[in-house]
Amino acid sequence: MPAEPSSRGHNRDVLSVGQVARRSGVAVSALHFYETKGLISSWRNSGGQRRFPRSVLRRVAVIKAAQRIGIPLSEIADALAALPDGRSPTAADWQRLSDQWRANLDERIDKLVKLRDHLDGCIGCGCLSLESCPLRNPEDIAANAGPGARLFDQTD
Amino acid sequence: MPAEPSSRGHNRDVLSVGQVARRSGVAVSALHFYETKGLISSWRNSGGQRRFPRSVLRRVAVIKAAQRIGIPLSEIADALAALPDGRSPTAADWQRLSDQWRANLDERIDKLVKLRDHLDGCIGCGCLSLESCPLRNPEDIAANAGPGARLFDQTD
DNA sequence: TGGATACCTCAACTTTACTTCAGGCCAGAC
DNA sequence: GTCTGGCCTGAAGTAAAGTTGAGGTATCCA
Repeated sequence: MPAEPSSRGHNRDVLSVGQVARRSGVAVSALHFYETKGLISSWRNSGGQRRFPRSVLRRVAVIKAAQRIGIPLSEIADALAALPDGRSPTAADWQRLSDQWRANLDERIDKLVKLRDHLDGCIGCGCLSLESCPLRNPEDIAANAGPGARLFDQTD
Repeated sequence: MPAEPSSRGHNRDVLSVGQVARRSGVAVSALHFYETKGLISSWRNSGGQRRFPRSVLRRVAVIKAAQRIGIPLSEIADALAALPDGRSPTAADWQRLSDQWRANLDERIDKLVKLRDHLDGCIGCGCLSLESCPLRNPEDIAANAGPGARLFDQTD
């Protein structure tokens, strides 16, 4: 077993990129990528290799959780950037993220449920071929029902 | 008002690509794209311009509905290709598609709901930093609980 | 018979989230 | 001290789902 910082003796709170990759289940290339996007950060050792604090594992875990929800990396980056600057994030900080993303998740679920409710009636029957179907013609719904009442988003 | 086949006189059941675009809310370029992917098809008039049967509108509507559900175009193409060859699709044909996609939709909703159920407990608390959290470590769940019991898909 | 649109093809560009590759430098075990 | 495997950078490739642009043709209405 070669080149493994902290495999015995060094600093157990400092991880190489490969160690982070193994422990987080995220590829090294993806970690590089996240770093270029500002989602995580590292310092370099004397040889120019990345070194991460152990806390990066939680950060990566949060990133992955957010991705499963369907949040794009750019938004995850924004959310993470809003974490406190000096101190390390507390449970309350993470909770704020969770709340934020939970709302997003609720919304997505809600949209899919509404879509489901209309799917059977709309594709199977003849209404899809006419302008009056909510499944077919989201714009009309929006136009007729005013703001806040639209069933489906164009941006969906 | 220029170049508009069937705007008066010709064949009301035959549409130009621009007419399809206006009636379906899909850009001309997207219709071209769909055609290259085999999702829709057309014949050409003497001048080489695309002509569509009116039925393409329903097809496009179904494509859009499926996309809102989250089905990739390749799968939509497969599903549409499975429609009867000679005759035009009946309500029962569309119903089969609807059933198929509804199952997919149910599954997606289910996954998101499970994710939601774990989000509060997992990001907010300390468990995310340890190997035992289902939100953090889906692989472990899969490994420990055997097939069929995993909470989250890697491919999600 | 024009002129204004609409339409044609093909290639290249866009975004998101990465992966893969080439060429070359570290780190640690023996 | 050397060798194997880890790590580095930067560029290019991938997939999905289209959009945009260039250069040229069709249609239609007056």
